[in-house]
Amino acid sequence: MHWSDVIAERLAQGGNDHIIATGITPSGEFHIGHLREILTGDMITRAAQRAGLNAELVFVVDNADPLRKVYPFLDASYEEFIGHQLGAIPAPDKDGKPDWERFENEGWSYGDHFLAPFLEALKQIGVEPRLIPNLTSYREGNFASSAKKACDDPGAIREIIERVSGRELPKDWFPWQPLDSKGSLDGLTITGYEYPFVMWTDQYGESGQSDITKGEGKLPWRLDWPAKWGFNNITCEPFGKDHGAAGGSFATGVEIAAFFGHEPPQSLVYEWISLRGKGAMSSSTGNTVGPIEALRLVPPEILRLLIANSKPNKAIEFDTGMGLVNLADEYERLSSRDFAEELSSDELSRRQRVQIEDAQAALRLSMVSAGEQAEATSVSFRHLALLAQIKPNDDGIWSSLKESGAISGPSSVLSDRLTRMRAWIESKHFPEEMRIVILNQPDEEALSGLDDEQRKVIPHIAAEMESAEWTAEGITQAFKNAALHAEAPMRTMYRACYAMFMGSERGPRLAPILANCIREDVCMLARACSARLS
RNA sequence: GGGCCUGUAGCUCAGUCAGGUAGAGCGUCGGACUUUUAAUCCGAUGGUCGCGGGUUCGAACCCCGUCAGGCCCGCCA
Repeated sequence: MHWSDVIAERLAQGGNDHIIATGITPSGEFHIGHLREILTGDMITRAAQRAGLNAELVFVVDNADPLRKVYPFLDASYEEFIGHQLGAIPAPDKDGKPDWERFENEGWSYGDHFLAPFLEALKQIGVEPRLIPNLTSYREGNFASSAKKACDDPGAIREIIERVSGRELPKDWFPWQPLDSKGSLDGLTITGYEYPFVMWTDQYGESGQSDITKGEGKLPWRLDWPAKWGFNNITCEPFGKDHGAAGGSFATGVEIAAFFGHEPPQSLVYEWISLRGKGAMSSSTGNTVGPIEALRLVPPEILRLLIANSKPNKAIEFDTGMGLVNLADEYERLSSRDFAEELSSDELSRRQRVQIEDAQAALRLSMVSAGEQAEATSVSFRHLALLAQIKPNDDGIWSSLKESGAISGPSSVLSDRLTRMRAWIESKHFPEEMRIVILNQPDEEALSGLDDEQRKVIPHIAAEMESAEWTAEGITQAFKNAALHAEAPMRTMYRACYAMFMGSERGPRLAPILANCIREDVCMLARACSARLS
């Protein structure tokens, strides 16, 4: 059974109505790792809906969290906002400076700035969750009841956190963080509590009171999370392994939720995504691939497959090079399979059956719109990568594919894929081994690997190139002439060609590629090869 | 110190929850297609399932131990 169905089955035991939650702090640029959070939630939601449950995906935007530090992409002036809530400070402009104008006129905040492009990417990838801005939840008083319980009995909360997490809380710890006179959550001292007010003094010597029913502060993370489960009616939440460690925030959250008087959600811990060879992604080190950037290269369904086809506890190494080619070809293979037919065989072992069912579920979850049928394009990623490099314009590709009988016409899926393919080829991520390169000087090693028969053709090829009509057809004719004059079979001739022009033993059809090269360059290379052997 | 995950074919990984003859893709090698879009098709190759014990008629799978790698335990998906 697919992992999403396993969770859906568990949810079904707990009732019919479910809210699956995901949550991210918009402290910097979003990356592929965040996509796992959302997609994991999305896939659970789809599985639950398929199982007949009433399920909704929500995305809690943790914009009540404070800015922790001045990240490298921020101007030094952000120093004054450290400790301030992400939804309550201006967004950085293109120079990393606070954009006060937009903040004051439109309320465009730091959190909005980073959230917006991520939401755009989510839309492309077929995920449109209901948004719950956490700062708004505070201001509307949704945290009031939990906050009251915690402030009424700080000892009980302290006991839970200290026992479960095994760490000791400071003596002056209090389960509410007020905003100080400048709007920061840092450096305050709690001086008293009388519902609904928490009294404080800040580092500037100012003092005041914070109304816990109006969002004049926030709950510390370990309370914030379980409180949200309650008023948002969360029944299921996937989260990263960082929260899942023993004594981590989920463990304390379970008990704190009970103290608040509600059930914790069904949990699912997932592993992180790292960049191949570069370690974990992190916004602050700049070691990221953004969802937008990824979508420029990869069709959304293939990005979805990456998540759907990996069990949540499996660490994923995101590879924008060859790994992507393999993933895309895997998608092609899956979409051309007839699962119903495979499953109808009664000679399947339990294992085989499970494998087929999982592949089927993974493909289904990869669709951008739920319920859509996968469409096999019958053109592999590899093949398309070749064509895109050989043919400068798209029409040439379609007619070539039509000629070979692969397609009857360009489908929208395919032309969309081609657009991304071209972006990929131009990006730094495109793998060298896929890149078609015509040599500019003879490759000694390749030439010396030829036998006498093959060498014999080279001068003829060089000669024919000089006079060939410079089109794919003309060059093909020149090749034939060369073989004819050398009295060699075409196979031998081609072997010599690849050694001459690409330094390899085999390759893609040469004539169309050469036709797109500058004639004089090709002729010079051919003459040089010929001279090298004489 | 506490905890989690991973270890299966040259590579990437399924398979472990419900024990029942070791799987897929890629790669490699060979062949076909009588001249090739790294194509396609067919075939072959390939594993003491990290290691040691235990339970069992039977263990990759369950239990105990052990080694190795990665990670979490202020914040982070």
